Amino acid sequence: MNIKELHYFQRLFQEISFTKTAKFFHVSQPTITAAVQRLEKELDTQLVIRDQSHKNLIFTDSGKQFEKHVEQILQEIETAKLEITAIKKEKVRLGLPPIIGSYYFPSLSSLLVKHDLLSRLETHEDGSKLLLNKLITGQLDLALLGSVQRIENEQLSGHMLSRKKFKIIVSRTHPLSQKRSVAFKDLLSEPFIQLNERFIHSIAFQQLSRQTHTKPAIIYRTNDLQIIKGMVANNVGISFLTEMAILPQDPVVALALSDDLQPEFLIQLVYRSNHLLTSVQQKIVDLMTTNDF
Amino acid sequence: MNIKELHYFQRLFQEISFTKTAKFFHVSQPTITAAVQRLEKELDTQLVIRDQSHKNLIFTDSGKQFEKHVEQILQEIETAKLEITAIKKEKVRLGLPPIIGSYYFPSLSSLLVKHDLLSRLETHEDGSKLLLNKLITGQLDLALLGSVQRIENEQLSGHMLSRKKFKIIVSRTHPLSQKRSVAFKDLLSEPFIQLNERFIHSIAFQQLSRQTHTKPAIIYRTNDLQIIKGMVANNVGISFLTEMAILPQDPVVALALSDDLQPEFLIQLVYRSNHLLTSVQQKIVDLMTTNDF
DNA sequence: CTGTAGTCATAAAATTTATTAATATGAGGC
DNA sequence: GCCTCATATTAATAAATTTTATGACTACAG
Repeated sequence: MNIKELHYFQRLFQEISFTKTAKFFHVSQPTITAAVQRLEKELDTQLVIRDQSHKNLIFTDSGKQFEKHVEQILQEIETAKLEITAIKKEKVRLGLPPIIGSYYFPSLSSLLVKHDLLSRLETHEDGSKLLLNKLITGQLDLALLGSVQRIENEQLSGHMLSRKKFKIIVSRTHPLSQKRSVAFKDLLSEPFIQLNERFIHSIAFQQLSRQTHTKPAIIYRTNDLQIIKGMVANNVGISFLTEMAILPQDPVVALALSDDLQPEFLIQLVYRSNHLLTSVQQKIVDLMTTNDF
Repeated sequence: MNIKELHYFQRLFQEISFTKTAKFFHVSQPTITAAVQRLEKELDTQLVIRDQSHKNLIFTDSGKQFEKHVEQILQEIETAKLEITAIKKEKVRLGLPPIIGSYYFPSLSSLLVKHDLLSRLETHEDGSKLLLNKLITGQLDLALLGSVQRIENEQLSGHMLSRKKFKIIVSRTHPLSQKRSVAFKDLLSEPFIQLNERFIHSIAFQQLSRQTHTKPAIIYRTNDLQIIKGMVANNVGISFLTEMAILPQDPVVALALSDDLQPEFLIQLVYRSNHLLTSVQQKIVDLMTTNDF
């Protein structure tokens, strides 16, 4: 069994045509026939039923099942190649969602500079979902992920780096701005300006809504924090953000939530469980997990 | 890249010797040298540092990382072969832990007989942990698993079939036998006879202990239900079992637990997510999930 | 009904790739 | 300096893959 045969087979599964598969790989048609026959011989089973009153190939149960595995195997090879390329370049590919990139990573980066590691880093900003996918497919070595729940995935290992609170943001002239804290259920009649669904803020918000049986109106959604802060400052509405994303110079007031069970913004350092950390990667992981910032 | 090379490489990683690896596969030593060189050329990286003041081979970071992937790939191929063998034999390999095999499966099997499916089944009795492992490595197609928590695993799909209660078992002459139900914390001074750690009963028991801050003494552990029932009948102690495992003819009395939050014995039908169900397997799954017994 | 185009299988030849036997290199031990 | 052990190199050979040429079968148009 060799990888080329697996590629042929996978393509055949998609094309349902020996001829087209052969054309795709710029080889002759009997090459595909022979390759599939070799696979069938090695696995001692029929994978494809040919001709059947002509016009359509049919894959047997074995063939369909085998294709699933082939996909997995080729994916694994792809992952291996990507990782090796990164090792050769001596670059560590770190994934970051935008908020962590803007508000958490900077303090971390000064630490990295001190240890001459920042130059080794290649940061990739993306949404959390995509980052997870890229980790699993070997497109990233490490990722800093924000989530409401601890990441539990057989394929991934994680370290908890930090837990941030969610806060309610109001303008300086808003009646609530005089208070220190507020209960979520008291915000029922407030119009909210929120980060959109791609941010875990919306999950945390939903969770609070459910818990407190309170569903405040969300009058506007955006993925731009500056817009949210601007709208809040102008009393268009109030918002719900991680404390991390609020800077002292922002023209808004942050109130703590007084609810008992409140969601937290968890920042975790994550990598594939069967990713072997190179010495540089290990240094970065150590630095992140042993320091507090 | 072909599979043989990957086998050679994996063995080299274990043996740390080209010569020994060659002997293992009954090939000449240059065969291994050449195979590794081909891999290095294809991946365009050095995998092994040879000779280094002689005596020891060293694998580079790329080499170590690659070996992890090779392991995964070869595992996947093994899984594929096992599954295809099972498909050819037209047998469905169903895993069962002992209690489910003895007390749940029989009622299911009469249903299977009715649809002429029992003959297609090949049951494998084993502990839950081993069953999970066998599912993932393709040694089983389906498994009925008992657990306290829903199975959450990226690689597995599951259907909840049944939820059974845990009960307290006492002899017919025991003072408690007059009661209908009992709170766990009132059992503090009772000596328990328990199934051993391989059964989820011990997890459920621990959970109840923790919840109620009550730690009754366990005076004997065994994996044999008959022994437990016998000892309970003779007033050696009381026990904690799923209702499922208690038959009307057993010389014991089963009491419900009156606690609010009590663990349940969940019976789930589980299979690998990327396992394609054959038509027979699909029939069995449908039968199990649409009937109640 | 016949001719044509399309699909896949087979066989033999051509080509590429993998393996071997023989030998070289290089280090450590004596 | 010589022997041993481990891996690399090389040329020859064996094995595998691919190609070319061809045949069988079917669908479809005329």
